[in-house]
Amino acid sequence: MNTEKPLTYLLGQTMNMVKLKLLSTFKDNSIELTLEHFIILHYLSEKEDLTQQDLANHFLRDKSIILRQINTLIDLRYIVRITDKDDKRKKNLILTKKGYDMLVTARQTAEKISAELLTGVTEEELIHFENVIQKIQHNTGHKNEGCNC
Amino acid sequence: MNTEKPLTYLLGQTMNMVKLKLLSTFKDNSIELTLEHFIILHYLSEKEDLTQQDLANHFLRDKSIILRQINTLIDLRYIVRITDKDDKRKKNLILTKKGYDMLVTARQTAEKISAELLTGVTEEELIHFENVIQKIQHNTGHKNEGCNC
DNA sequence: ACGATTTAGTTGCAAAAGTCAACTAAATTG
DNA sequence: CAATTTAGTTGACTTTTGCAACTAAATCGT
Repeated sequence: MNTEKPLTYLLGQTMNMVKLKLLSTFKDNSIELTLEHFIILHYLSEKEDLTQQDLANHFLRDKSIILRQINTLIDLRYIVRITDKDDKRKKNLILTKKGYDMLVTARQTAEKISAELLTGVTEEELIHFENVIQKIQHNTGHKNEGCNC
Repeated sequence: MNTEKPLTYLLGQTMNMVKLKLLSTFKDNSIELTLEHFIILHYLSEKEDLTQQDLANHFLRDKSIILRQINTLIDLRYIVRITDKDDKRKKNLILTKKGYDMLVTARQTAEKISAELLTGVTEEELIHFENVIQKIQHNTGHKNEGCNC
């Protein structure tokens, strides 16, 4: 299995272009979210009672980074942090209505951009693409928490 | 064309995992290169007489960021910066022997990791994958300088 | 020809992101 | 119940990034 360009080259370059595109569209639509904030909100909307440690594991980031990002999302009133009733060390992160509304708006924009960037890509190709992405993620050896299997 | 997860989510997450994997392997093999430095060296090895502005355009980064990255690569004696003989504003960036040797070593590691991360991916899937990546890059609207067409 | 504009590179400054170790409080282990 | 582990927090520090201003060289328009 050999690519003419390093995998990091392909992924990094593409990611960067997609990110720039999305952030500029966010700006055009007055959506004041960084990409990381958007992704955190998205993840929080999918799972209940996530803790900061959960996010740190999932996104492979230091927990102090997650903490500070959560802090700014709390300042924006997009989420709240409440102590877990069973384990008082843990803090559950809960999406607020305001946060959800912002997420919906941002997600609409993101989906529009996604669709735009995937024009010319057939359904079959997309399935292959996502399949490869998933295999790569699996091969990194980090346990996939999203599989629920 | 619709993904259940935002495109940025798929790409960003994967990129992050691949990056962590590659950087830790670099460290294990005493390769003192950031991902950006590796990618810049790789690009410089492919084209002659590139300027900093060329790199800034290609990687869609601010030219001051490129300048600083180039500065550290020069400090490491991996590249040299010489004034263009025709246009004294421009500086051509030239890979040194030392830089090339480092690139070869890093590239070997990167290829090993790429192969590892692509285990289980068929040749056909990989072709589809690269095809989709290319279409995405094309759809961002940034002119592709690599096409030479 | 020459003043105005553009381009490539550089610098400084401030904001953001990431690193790392230390610390508190709660839970778990043996 | 003492020792260890876990979740979260804080502080200090470095790196990275983004933006605007600036210099020098080239180009453009008349």
